[in-house]
Amino acid sequence: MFELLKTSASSAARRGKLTTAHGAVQTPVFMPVGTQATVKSLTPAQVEETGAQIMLSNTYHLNIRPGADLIESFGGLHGFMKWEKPILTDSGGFQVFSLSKLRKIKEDGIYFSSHLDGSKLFLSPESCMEIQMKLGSDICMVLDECIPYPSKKDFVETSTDRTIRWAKRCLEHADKIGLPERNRLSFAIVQGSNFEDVRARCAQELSALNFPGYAIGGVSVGEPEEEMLLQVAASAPHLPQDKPRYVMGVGTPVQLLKMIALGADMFDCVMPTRLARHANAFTKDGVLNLRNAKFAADKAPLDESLLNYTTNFSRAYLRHLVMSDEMLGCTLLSIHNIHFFQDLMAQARSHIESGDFETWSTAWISRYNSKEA
RNA sequence: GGUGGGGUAUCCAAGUGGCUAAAGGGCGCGGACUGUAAAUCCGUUCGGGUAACCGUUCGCCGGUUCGAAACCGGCCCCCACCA
Repeated sequence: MFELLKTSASSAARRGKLTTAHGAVQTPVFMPVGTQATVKSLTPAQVEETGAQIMLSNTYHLNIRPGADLIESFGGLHGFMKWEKPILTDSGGFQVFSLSKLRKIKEDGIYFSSHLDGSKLFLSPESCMEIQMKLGSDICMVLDECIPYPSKKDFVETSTDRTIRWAKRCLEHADKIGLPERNRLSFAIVQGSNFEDVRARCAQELSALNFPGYAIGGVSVGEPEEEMLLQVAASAPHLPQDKPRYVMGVGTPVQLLKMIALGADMFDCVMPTRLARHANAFTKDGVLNLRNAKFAADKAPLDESLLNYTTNFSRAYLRHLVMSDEMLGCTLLSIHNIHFFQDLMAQARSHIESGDFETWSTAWISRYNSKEA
């Protein structure tokens, strides 16, 4: 269930609390991504230390390997990976986009050939919910079709209608297999590409189905940032005020703040962890590429105002780890980057509560964009 | 001392007469990354110039040739085996 604690007066920003079977999540929230039942390079304890309240995992990948039945036999993902906080699982709808050459879509579902060995995997709205139940997911995403940008409008309409039909089937099947009784939440996903009218209609039709939560999908698929924000703005107002809104797969720190102002509550993105493995560190003054020679003898920590385990180390040492391809570099930078996102969300929550979110956010963005650390 | 192999740019390495400032890698330098087929991918890497182009390179010295990293002679060095 979702509780709206405070709504901003000068924007659509909201402060809320989402309760799941594994505890409460304070929103706005950023969820680190652990596709393969691991936030890459981090132990669950390290993920927790960053302030993460909930993490993401993936139906398609885990069903292919090691398999949903196996994970279920370990007590679901929580027991398998030893993470006791909430878990949200993506449905595999994003793999429609990212593995587009390896799948076929039909009305009954998605036919994948495994990217690992070519073996067949059929994901229907129903099987998708069953797999997520076996995974023990606290928040199960409906099976959707994440389409590329740009797409032609008639295709977008056709695809979005199918996504809506599938959402309905997911919800019915969730009821049938008993997800709600176990306090497992199902979220529907708004599609519609870059067509505001399709977005609005999709959001309205899904809202009528009374899901426990809603997501805005099909963004960050290569469109310009302005378009992304426009589509979030075109979707969010048509979703129920008293349900959480999750923008899938985003974003940069600035995008998160702008989307919070548009009424978004939840986000996930591989950006902090992927950029960490690629030697980039987030700071209040922008992103640092630690491979740059200018950090070779830099004694400063990444961000002196952000205190976490990584703060103990100099930029020079972190650069050395990165240049030497040492695993610890991935770990330390991942700790830092996720903590940076968590800290940003904590500040956002606090400023929504105190009523000055918009002015704080504007100043924060301006500093982030203006300088180079 | 003998026999065989070898010395190519910052490193490894291809190249045996012109299409070679010289393939490929690596290192370095820079960039990208958004519900993770990603500890990945892309660019760049002799000096000068925006460029056309100019200058200097393939152990060293000399020679053959219109033309050489490549052919010939001498020298220096490295490796393996044999004495």
